[in-house]
Amino acid sequence: MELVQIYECLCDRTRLRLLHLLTQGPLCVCHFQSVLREPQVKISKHLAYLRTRGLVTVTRRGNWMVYSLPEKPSRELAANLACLQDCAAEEPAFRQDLARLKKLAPAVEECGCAPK
Amino acid sequence: MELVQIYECLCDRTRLRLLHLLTQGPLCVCHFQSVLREPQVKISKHLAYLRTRGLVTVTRRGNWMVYSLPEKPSRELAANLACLQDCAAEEPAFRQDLARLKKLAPAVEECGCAPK
DNA sequence: AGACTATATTCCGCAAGAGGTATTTAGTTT
DNA sequence: AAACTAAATACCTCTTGCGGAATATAGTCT
Repeated sequence: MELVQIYECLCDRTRLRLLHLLTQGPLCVCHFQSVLREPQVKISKHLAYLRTRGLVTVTRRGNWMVYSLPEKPSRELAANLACLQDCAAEEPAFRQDLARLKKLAPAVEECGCAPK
Repeated sequence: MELVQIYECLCDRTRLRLLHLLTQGPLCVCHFQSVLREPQVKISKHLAYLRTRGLVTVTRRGNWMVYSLPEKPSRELAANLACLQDCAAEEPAFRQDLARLKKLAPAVEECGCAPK
């Protein structure tokens, strides 16, 4: 994958938030919805964008689609995700997302999307 | 500056090349032209894009406009430039740019744009 | 002042992407 | 099978950005 394609994926706020959350572990669309508080279609489309470019992977679990970062990300992707995680720690919006994700943790476990 | 705005600047191949070269030190437009081998208008417009967003600074030296990275880049910018430099080392196109820049080094010194 | 040089800007057409509404798909439950 | 659910896709409109041709600007040199 070319470096510029990674940056194309990172240059939208919603996608940044999605990827940032994924650094914490796999998540399904419904959880992105609760954390980002954005409409389903918006989230789905950005996940599709990331998926077609190989930045995330999906597996279906019943009705739920569980998104993850690739098992073996390229060096470039890994470096940039680390950088994102580092920088996000300083921007309130990202920290808020993380906080919401933590509060959601129990629900994530119960959800049909969670591996048993 | 918001993180996403940095990525907006990084999501174009020409701008990536420009910024990558600037990590080596200040340069004027004519040098970008010789290294990138792209038309002047294209380079100027991308530099303007970066300038208006604060990723580069300019000073005029006679007829030449000398571009640099900011003296005190934000933490986010610094981190991403470091990451870019690291990743670029693996992509041939960027390495070629660096090679061309080195061959150009004498010309850079002689050029009217160089500080005396 | 006039010619020249390096660079910036304007204007154009075009393509990509973002967001929304409506609809579809795929799986589950009863 | 019918109803239901989570998520994806299609279609639309609007905006942004890219690239190129032509032109403008600002400084230098004679």
